[in-house]
Amino acid sequence: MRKPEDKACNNNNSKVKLRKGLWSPEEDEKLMKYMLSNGQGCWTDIARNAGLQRCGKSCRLRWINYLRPDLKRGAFCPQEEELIIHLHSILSNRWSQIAARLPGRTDNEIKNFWNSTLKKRTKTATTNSTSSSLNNSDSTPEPTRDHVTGGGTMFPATLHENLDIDIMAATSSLCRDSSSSSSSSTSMPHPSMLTVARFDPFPHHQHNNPYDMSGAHFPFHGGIGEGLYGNYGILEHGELGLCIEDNMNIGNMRSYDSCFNNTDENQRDMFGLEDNDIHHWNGDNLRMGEWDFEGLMGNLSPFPNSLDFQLQ
DNA sequence: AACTTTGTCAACCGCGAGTGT
DNA sequence: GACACTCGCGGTTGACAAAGT
Repeated sequence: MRKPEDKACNNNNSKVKLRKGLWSPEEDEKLMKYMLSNGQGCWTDIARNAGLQRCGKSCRLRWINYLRPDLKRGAFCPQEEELIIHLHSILSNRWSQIAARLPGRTDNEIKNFWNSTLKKRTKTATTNSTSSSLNNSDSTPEPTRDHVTGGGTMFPATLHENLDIDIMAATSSLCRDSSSSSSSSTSMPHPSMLTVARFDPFPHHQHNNPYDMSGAHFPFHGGIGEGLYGNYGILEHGELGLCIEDNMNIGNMRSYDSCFNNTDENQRDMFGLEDNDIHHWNGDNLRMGEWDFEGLMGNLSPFPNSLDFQLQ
């Protein structure tokens, strides 16, 4: 059973009993009208001024998850599914951050979709591929939270946790900043603005695994609101790299062993990178803590809008 | 047809962070 | 610093519908 009303929804300066539960069409209409004519503000005031016997929190939720005009309706398309899986492998349950990269979708929607559909699907895929290729433990954990062994390489368990930084958010910001000053959103951006923050939790096998993003296109193009299916290039297995803006030095980051390796010479040339910009090391000793975040943050400073980095 | 199980989704809940007084 | 308030997030719940028995 649910507990008594949330204190935030039980405004003590109001004696009116606040409604809970499903929203009626009339309530929706009131809120919609108010929001369209007055815009967003203090939700408590909105609830009151719109004549709703709801707490502000409830109004906010209703607006964000249901009434907002820019919401996309209907089922998730395969590209969205793939993107959710991909983003979840990096961001874990940071639904709001995942949602920010899926225009028109809400965190709640994505969370529900993950919990009801994708979770099982990916788990099944993991179970199948794991049982067929590995003599592993009987647990079939989610790839975001576990070490995956194979071919003698152990990949760090949880990229996002070890990084403690929202690379994807930074990516969006940087791309947004760049695109805002670029003349065309469809042209190939300068390669050095390319940002990659992905990893393949199954670096040496399981190619039909949904997490296997090998060969996937970089999902960055213009940041929030412009879709995320830009085609900036293709990486090979197990790559992890980060290149930020023209005037930023990739030397702030250290790359996973195959990133811009010799076979990627063309790619490196395209990015205008020098050998000493890139630090290689053996994947065996990979430690995310070796990323130089101070330097990165320092380099980010010219971009005031890039502060949706989340250091935690 | 009646009942049970399972899946989906809207909404609630509690918490932490931020802000103003 | 303490307090009140708001906002946003992620986990969880419960209502409902569909599928299964």
